[in-house]
Amino acid sequence: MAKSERQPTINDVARVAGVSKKTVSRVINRSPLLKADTREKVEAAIRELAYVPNPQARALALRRNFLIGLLHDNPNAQTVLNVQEGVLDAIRDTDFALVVRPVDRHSPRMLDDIRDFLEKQRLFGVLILPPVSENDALAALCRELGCGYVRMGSAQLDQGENLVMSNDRDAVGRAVDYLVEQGHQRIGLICGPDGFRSALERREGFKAAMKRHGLDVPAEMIAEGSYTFESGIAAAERLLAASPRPTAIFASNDEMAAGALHVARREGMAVPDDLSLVGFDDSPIAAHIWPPMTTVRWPIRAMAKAAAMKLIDPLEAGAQPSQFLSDLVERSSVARIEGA
Amino acid sequence: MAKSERQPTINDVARVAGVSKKTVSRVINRSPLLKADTREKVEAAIRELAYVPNPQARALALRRNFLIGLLHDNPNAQTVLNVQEGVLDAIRDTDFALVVRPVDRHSPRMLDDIRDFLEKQRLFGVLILPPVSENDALAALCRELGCGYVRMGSAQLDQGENLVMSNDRDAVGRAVDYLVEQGHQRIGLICGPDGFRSALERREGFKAAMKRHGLDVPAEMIAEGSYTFESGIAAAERLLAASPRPTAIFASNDEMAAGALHVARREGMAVPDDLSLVGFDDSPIAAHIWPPMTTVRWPIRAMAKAAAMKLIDPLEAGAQPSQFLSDLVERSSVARIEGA
DNA sequence: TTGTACGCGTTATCAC
DNA sequence: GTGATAACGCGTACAA
Repeated sequence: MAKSERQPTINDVARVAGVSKKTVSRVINRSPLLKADTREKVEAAIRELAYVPNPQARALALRRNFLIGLLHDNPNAQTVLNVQEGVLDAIRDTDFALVVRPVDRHSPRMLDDIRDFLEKQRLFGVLILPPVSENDALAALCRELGCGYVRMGSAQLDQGENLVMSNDRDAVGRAVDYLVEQGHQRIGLICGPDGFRSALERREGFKAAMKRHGLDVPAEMIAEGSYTFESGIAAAERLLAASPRPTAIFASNDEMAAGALHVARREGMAVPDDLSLVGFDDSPIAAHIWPPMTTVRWPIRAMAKAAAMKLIDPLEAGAQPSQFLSDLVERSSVARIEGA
Repeated sequence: MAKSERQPTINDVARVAGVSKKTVSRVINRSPLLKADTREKVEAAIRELAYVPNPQARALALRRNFLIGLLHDNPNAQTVLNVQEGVLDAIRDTDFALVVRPVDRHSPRMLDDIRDFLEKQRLFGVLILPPVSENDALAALCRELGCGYVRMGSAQLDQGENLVMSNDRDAVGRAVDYLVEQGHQRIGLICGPDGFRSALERREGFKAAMKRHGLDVPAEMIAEGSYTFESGIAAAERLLAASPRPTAIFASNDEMAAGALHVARREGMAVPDDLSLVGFDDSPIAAHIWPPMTTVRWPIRAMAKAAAMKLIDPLEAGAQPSQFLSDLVERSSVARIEGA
């Protein structure tokens, strides 16, 4: 009776089923070498007692737990949440759980903090989001601590088993192609901050595509932001102060594109008639502002799912794609213009 | 030498320090009855070996782990992320970690899924966000499983130790006061979906405030949405089809307010000159659309922090406030109008 | 004030 | 195929 207070253990199951606890353990872990009727007996006992294995004890015995960590420095709320959903997609119906760990990439103690965290929690593995995923010292730390890791990024940051990447360079190229098809030639770029690999990839993708079309990218047609709405405002102000003005602006993320829209409106310019705009990310804001914004959609959730599956089952890693393609979602922030 | 492969254990520390492992355990757990030099000796050994206690073993011995869970079914990414930050604020420098668990409140299996999850992970406790926090059966489940819980909500859903609440009724009342001060009398309401406690609270707060001002709320001045941008569009269309039109609309969240803005623009109405708008949540979209939107700011991060602290240290719960006040953040979506 | 012996619930080893 | 028995690393009676 006293037993009814606590959760049933493997011993209780063994007793009820009339077998040893090792046999119960075998049933739980799906050992193939078991007689069918033994297995059924045990499973009946498990059901009867509503037995659930204790993950702490498992973790202790196996010397690894079933927690996968998400290391991120909030690139943007929707992205982080999409990643969480993707990871959940991967670990649904497994024993894994997701633990989140925001970090501060500007803190000098970041690596030490993460070291503490990893040593303490002894995670099964971690998923690292950009921009922290671009930190090679962090990847080295994971290796040193024997903690599995997968980095998400916009370029070839690591070897395949530790990486899931998008091809931002290519995606931006296609956005530029689209703008050019619509007749734009003087196109401004609001790029992301120096030090972000994604910013670099998107900027280079932009330049390469422009060059491919034989178009010029003078210095005053590039302004740097920091991926925030406010920085998008400042960058757009610089771009729109140029003469002649750009007829279109590509912003390296939607927040900054929204900032540019803000400025255009304030300056009395109509979007898209006086100024076309393309963003990047397809975050909710892109669809919810006016006019709805054309942007590049990044398959972040699928990427996160693939990354988590690589972590959980590295042997199947080959089956998981390492590169994901983005696509352009056309809305209403781009207008066709007649050649200058 | 073989030892150098594995993490040092409490036994290693004891050996190096020349004490028993119980003494080391006492040092770790800050037992007060220890001689100072013993403590120092042990601490030196800990540093020397870079010893970190194994949380799995602790969890097993203590029969509870150091994981706190976040249960949510939230359409708003920023809210969820703010909550995560708040929880992190609370558990910083503790051994706790945060595990997230999105749920689907429309799934008939939701409770079973959560039961599996809680039985499996044996969390220290869970934090439950609205709207799932309004599910009493879920709270009962937590009690049944002996899992600590704190619900976040907009009303008195539970007893103090299991609840952190905002006062939405009051907050909406103050938003209405503000609108009335600006001369508005015909004010429309876009309320949230039936079944959400927050929707109810905000709707009742609206009605009560209007009544207090002696203002009428005819049926055509209330439209229901589902907290999404698109539903805000549909609701605003209904409101704006009435005659006379409202001069102001209060929407129960920012997404729907953004939808209303969308409709106004499409109908050729200027905001705020032809139509004033007030939202709720102060999500990023409120500040990033044009015009920047006046809205009610909900101190979600502080609430989440308080909730997590209640979970971690219920004894100190009395010190943690259970009710948080929202405030109005004035931006540019409300204009003063002359009396009709 | 400190140490010994054992329990926590699981998996692994190796016999049978 | 199955079962004793020993890990896994830490906390706690209870003894010293």
